[in-house]
Amino acid sequence: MKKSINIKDIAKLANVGTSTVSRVLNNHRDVNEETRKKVLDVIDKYNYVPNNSARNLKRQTSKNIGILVKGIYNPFFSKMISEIQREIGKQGFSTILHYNSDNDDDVDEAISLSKEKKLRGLICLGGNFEKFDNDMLKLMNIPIVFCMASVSKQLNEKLYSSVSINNEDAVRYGIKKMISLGHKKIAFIDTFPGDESVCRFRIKGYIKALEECGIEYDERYVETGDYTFKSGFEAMNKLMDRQLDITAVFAISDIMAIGGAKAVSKRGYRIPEDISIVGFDGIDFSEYAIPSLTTVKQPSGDMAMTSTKIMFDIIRNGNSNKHIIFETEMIMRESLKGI
Amino acid sequence: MKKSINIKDIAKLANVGTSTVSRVLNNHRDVNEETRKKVLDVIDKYNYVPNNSARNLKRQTSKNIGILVKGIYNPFFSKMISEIQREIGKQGFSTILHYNSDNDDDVDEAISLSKEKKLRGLICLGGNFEKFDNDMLKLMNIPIVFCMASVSKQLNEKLYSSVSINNEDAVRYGIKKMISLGHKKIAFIDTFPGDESVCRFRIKGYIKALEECGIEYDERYVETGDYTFKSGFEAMNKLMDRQLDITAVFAISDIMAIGGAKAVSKRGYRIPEDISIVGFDGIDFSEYAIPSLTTVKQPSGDMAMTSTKIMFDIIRNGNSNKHIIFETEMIMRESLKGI
DNA sequence: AAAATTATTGGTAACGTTACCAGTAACGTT
DNA sequence: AACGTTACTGGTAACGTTACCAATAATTTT
Repeated sequence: MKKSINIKDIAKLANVGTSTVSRVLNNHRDVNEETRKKVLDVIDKYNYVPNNSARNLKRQTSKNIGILVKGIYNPFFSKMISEIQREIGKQGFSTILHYNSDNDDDVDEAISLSKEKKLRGLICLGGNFEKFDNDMLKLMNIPIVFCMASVSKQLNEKLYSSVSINNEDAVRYGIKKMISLGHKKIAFIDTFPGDESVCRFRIKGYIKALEECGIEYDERYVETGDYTFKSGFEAMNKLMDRQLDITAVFAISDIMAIGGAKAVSKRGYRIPEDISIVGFDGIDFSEYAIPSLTTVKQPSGDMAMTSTKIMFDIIRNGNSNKHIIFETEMIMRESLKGI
Repeated sequence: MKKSINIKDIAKLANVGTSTVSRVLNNHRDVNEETRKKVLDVIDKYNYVPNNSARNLKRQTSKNIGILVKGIYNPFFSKMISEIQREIGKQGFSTILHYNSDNDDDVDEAISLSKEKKLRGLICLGGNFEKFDNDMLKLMNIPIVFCMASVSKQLNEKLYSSVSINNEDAVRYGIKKMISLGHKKIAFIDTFPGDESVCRFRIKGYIKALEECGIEYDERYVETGDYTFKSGFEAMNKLMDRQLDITAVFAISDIMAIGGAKAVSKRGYRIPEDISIVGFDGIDFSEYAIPSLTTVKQPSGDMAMTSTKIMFDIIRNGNSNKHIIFETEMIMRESLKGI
């Protein structure tokens, strides 16, 4: 790697001191307009860009924000990531993107990432971050926002921020709505066993809603998937194989709901005349599915924006941590109808 | 920001020289097993993580790979980004993610990004990078891979790599297939005017196919969209308003095809009995749409993997630039049928 | 036994930047 | 005339790491 042009070279070429060049670079006042221009000309001419490593080393800080995406791949997050990145970029910061598999070492990885990259903040998106503990948060000593993520109950709320929804209530409301439309035999496509993300609270809402309406919970009505179309398709097939006279299905993700719909349709049943289907998330696609999908919508755009806003409020204004719970909305479309 | 523990502190605590700690950190041989252990213990005890800025400054390099995503937001890319990031992570590198809007300053931004972050490589994904010129590539002096992207024809092929498909032929083949099934009045949902991405080659394939089959090209059969469900929906409505007795539609993205399908279905027409629909991209969802969508599939996973592979072959083994054109495949599903 | 080699270690000058300090010149105020 | 003040400028010591050099001790070869 050949030595690239540095601030001293620029200083020499512009016949000024390095400090002056530095002042120009950092938009300090106290530099003569003429000098500034002279320096800028040289900088421009030689395509000089300050060395970020040296800068960060000296400043003992960076302009990096980490995004840590956890757990299985979920297309739902992609859009949020791009929105978060865009906002971070707008604020003049860089985004360090890191996907984390379901391993145990996410705590170490997060700490390393934050220290190595001198992160100024960390946004943890989706899935399960239950291994994070108070000591770890203190050690990192940067604002951390958990968005749509589950964390340990031991965690001191003052040490982190969160942006979430009430998963249990959201599902409970949805199931009750279905019951109010006359459905009694409602199947449930859940997350796969072992998934410790926020989604595991959703089945609680299902069970609670049934209870509250005097319908007995029967685990034969529950199947699991891994957030893919395929798994939704397969789960639905298993449910139908059981001959339970299901009139409706609730899937904890739109993707799986659509997979399930395909299975229903493939067997020659009509949606919603024979079987109603309700999803969760409110992805764009749900509106354009045929039939359009009734779904419990998470305001993902707002949640993404709020996460970054909270982050920069802490970084810039020293605000304290916040915990925000967004409202979900059940969007009624064609795939759900009463009996 | 309080001063964090550094290599000298570790050295002192372990009763060794800084060089020895450095050697341990970098897995150099020539360090006694006992000493190594002693140092590692101290490192572990104090949660020491080397300062990346200092390291990069000294090494005059980094382990950063940039991903530059260009143009309008496309959910199709999200999956590719996560795949690329995963592979980069596996190689022990970090990912700097940068979305770029359709502004003019992408060249400057790319140069700044690469210099500031001391990028070791850059993957440009999607859209139009026609403003990149030879001087700029030489200036960056790092491997650049354009994936599914269009670049200026002036660009010296030895200075960059590319991973792409033959957009014109892919569409041409698709349209011809439709014609062979008896379709004559085939509408086309194109990219919006001004979009200079690779997609603009697709309409050429449409026109060529018509020509080769003796069907006259009529621009009333063409509408445009911006890759959203909504725009596909609206484009299809406009096309149907024109009363052209269309029997089939080809959309240059699955998302728009699905939007279009919704418009068709909403007007009470059946797919494919009344109108056939063909998409482009081969997103997961196309398989689970109802009816399932016939589409021209780009091997996006392979293309993502190949892009990173080419990149690391250059970085690690000094290989030269490559230009790879992947085959597309028309996947026949329910949404297309003969007349 | 002397010499050469090997294994292991520590010291320290960079890397490119910034922040502090000090210095100069020009000008206004007492 | 002496003194502040202002506007600007340059010199230079860090920041934390690594790579080179040199030094030592241990071992092998001659």
